[in-house]
Amino acid sequence: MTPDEYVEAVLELVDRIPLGRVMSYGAVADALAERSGRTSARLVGSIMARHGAEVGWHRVVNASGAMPPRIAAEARARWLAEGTPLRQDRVDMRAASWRPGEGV
DNA sequence: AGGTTGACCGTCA
DNA sequence: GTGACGGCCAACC
Repeated sequence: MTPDEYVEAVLELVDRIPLGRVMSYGAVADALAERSGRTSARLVGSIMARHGAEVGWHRVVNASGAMPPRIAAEARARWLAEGTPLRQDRVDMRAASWRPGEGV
């Protein structure tokens, strides 16, 4: 799987995350591990930084349910807009975590 | 070619 | 709850 194909796979998966649900960067990496042969949450983060605007980037959060300060305010607004379960200013991962295969 | 830098993560203290 | 460390892999000097 070439780097470009990996980017496509990531965007495709992120695009399938239901409204009000989220996946962590690591969960996205894990979900594609078998098909891609790599497991790098950091790589998924880089891809989202570059191509996130093309998909629902606010539905991919870090393992703590938060987002980096630069985009935290915008992300929070979007979470509120679609009813994502929150806890303080972070996503409630226990309630909002989605895994591919659920709800298909 | 080699070093640094990320929208990261699990472990350990 | 916090902070340090090592692993991760592509992009960019």
